[in-house]
Amino acid sequence: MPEKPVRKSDLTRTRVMDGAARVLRQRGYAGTRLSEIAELAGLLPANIYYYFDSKDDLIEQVMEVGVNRGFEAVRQRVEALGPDAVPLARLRAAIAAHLEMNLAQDDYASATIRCLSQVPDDMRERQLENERSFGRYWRQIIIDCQADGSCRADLHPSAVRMLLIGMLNWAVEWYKPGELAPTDVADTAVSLFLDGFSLKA
Amino acid sequence: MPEKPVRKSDLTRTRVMDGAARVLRQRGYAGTRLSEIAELAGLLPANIYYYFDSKDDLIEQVMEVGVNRGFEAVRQRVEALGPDAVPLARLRAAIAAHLEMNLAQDDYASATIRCLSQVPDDMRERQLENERSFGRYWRQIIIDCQADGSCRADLHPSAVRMLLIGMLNWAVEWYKPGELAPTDVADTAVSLFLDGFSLKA
DNA sequence: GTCTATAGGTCGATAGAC
DNA sequence: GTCTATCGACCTATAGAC
Repeated sequence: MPEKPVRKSDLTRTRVMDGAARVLRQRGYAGTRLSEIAELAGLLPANIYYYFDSKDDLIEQVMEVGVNRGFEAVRQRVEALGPDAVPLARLRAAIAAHLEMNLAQDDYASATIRCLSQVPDDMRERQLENERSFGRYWRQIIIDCQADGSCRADLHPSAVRMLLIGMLNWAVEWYKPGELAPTDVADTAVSLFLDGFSLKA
Repeated sequence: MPEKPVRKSDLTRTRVMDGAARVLRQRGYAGTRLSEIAELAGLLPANIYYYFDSKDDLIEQVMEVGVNRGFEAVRQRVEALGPDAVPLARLRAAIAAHLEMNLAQDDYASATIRCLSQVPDDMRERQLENERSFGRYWRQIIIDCQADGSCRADLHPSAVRMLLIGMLNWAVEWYKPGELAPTDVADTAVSLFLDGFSLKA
C-alpha cells in the first residue's frame, strides 16, 4: 500500500459534500442553496467552486455516493450470511439493512432517494443508470425466493419490488427517533412484508 | 337550492389551481414557478395575484383540496360496502381506493403527498392538522381488523399504518401508465399486504 | 485555498393603465 | 379582469486580490 496522505483539500471537499447531503435531504433539489451548504461546511459560497465545477456537479457527486452507500449497506449484510444462505434469509437481511440505513438518517442515502425525482432529466438518467445494478440485485433476490418455492410466484416480481422498496423508502418521511427504534421498525417491516397483516386461521 | 351561477372568475381561478396542482406534482414545492402555472392556465403570472394573495397561498389551497380528495375517495369506497361490512373488507377497499387515486395521477392528491415534506414548517403544520382525521380513519380500520381477530395483533398499529401508507404513496414516484394497470397494482398491493410474500407451507 | 466584489439572471410581487 | 412595466430580493457563477 502506497502512502495516502490526508490533504486539507480533501477534508474540506468532504465537508462540502457532507453539508450538501444534509441540505439536499431536508430541502430537496430545488430548495438547496449553496449559501446553506457553505455555512454548514464553514466556508463561503464562492469557495465551493474551487472544489466543484457547478452546483449540479456537486449534487450529482453526492447522489452517486448515496447510491453506493445504500447498495453497500444492503450487500454487506446479505453477503455476511455466507454463500449458502437461502434466498428468503437474504431477502430478510436486505430489507432490514435498507430500512435501518434510511432510518439511521444517513444524509447521502436519504438525500439520493428524495431528490431522484426532482433533478433535471439528464442527471436523473445517469443516476438511474447507477442504480440499475442495485435494482438488479433486489430483483434477483426476489426471483430466487419465488424460484425455490419459498415465496409466492403469482405476483409480478417488479411490482413486488417497487411496493417493497416504497414501503422502506417512505419511512424516511415519517420516522422520528423516539418510541420505536430503527430495528423495531425493520422487524415489523420484515414480518409484515413476508407474512402479511391478515391472520390465516 | 339557490341559483349558483358559474362566474368566469371562478372558472379562471380553477384553471390556475389545476395548473398549480400539475406543476407541484412534477416539480415539487421549491421547483414550482408561477410562470409555468400561468402558462398552463393561459394567463400571465401577474394575473395570479388577482385570485390569490401569494404563491404560498395558492399552494396551500391546492394541498387542502388534495387532502380532501384523497380522503373522500377512500371514504366513499369504504362506505359503499355498507354498514355491515367486516373490517377486513373495509381495509381492502381503502387500500385499493387510495392507490388507484394516486396512480390515476390525480394532480391534487399526488401533489399534496409529494410536497408535504417540502413546504415551510408552518404550512406543513396546518396541513398535518387537516390530514389528522384522515389518519384516524385509517387507524380505526386497522384497529378494528386487529380487534375482531381477522388481522395480527402482535404488530404496532401505527407502524403498520405508516408502512402501508408508505407502500401506497411511494407508488406515485415510480408508476408509469403502460404494462400494469392501476387496478393490477392495487390488487397486488392488497394481496401482498394482507397475505404476505412468503409461502406458508 | 480563501477572500471581496460583482456580474448576470430569475423569480415573486406590486403599481397602474385599460 | 387582464395587460405592461418594473422593483427588489436572491442566487449561481466568475474575476481577481491576497
